[in-house]
Amino acid sequence: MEQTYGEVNQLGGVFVNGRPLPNAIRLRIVELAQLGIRPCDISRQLRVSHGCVSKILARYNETGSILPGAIGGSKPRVTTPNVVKHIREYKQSDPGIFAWEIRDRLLADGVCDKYNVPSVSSISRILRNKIGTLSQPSQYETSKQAPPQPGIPYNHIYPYSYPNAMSPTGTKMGNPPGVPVTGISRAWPSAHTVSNILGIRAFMDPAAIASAEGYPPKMEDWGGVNRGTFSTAHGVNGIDKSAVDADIKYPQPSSTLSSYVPPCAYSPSNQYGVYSGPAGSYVSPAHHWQTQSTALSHPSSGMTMHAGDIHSSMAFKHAARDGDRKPPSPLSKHEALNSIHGLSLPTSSS
DNA sequence: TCCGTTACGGTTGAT
DNA sequence: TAATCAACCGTAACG
Repeated sequence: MEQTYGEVNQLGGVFVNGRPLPNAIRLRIVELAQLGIRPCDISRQLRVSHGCVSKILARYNETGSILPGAIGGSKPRVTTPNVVKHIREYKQSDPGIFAWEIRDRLLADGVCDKYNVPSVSSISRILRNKIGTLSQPSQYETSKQAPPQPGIPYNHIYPYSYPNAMSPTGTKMGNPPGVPVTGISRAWPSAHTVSNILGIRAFMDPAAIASAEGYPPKMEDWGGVNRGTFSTAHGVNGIDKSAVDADIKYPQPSSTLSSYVPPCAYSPSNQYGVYSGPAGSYVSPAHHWQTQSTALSHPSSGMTMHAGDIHSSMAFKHAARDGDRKPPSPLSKHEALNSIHGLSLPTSSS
């Protein structure tokens, strides 16, 4: 199988179509922005399209997360066993009931809420496929255990269930803008608050996340961080496959990014966008970015990021533009980022 | 020149 | 097991 990894955009940067940018680059975009670098400069510097920079920054501003959303998967099912059971009951008590009436009753009875009530067509399908034939107990009741509670929120079903408590930054947690949070936790997969992501727990104890949060590690998240815990550059997951394949992924052309996204960053095991090795490993030791790298170490993780890999490029031009630049983002976020990372962002804008 | 928005072609993962 | 679907992605182009 031919291995082709990445395309080159107009700026000369390498990207993998359909896949998120590496977290390190996303992080860098946010950090540069917080240092007051203009998006257009960030775009040029990192060789990422400005639309992408804009999107990432917008997402960050909105959610506090630098991470991409959860890719793939399906919406949680709304036709839970409990819902089916209720539909059956409605139908049995009133064989002439219409699907839309059932839908209304599901809402009225609190079996569902407006976010997870099945569509009329779904109800019709249920009536046809699961109930039409009868009055015998459905497969659900007999074969499945612990049916969800009435009015169950999505995240009870959705594998990425994510307690609100995990949103220390007050992020939206996936609630669509403008959609009121009506008591239910409609948490879409978003482990993406900066504190969670960059941090704090996931960094050190994926097991804790998995067990306590019911949040299975996903490649979309800081898989490399979690899994590898920045322990080794190549032996991620004990598989050296990364070392085998990775060198083809995201090959940055010779440029300032060439070392920033080294081959090993994209091991098959952790997919694109996730850095498997020590944070510092995504910067070539010899790379000029890694200049005076003050180590950016994450507290208690033992993880060390080289400030240089994140910040040395700052020197590129912002010093000269301090005057006419938009004011940096609120300090609070900057501070948050710092504290989250355990990073000390060099404020040396000189 | 900058930047927000969006069409597009792509990947991913649950069903 | 393969197909389908709906989520997401980043780029490129437009205004």
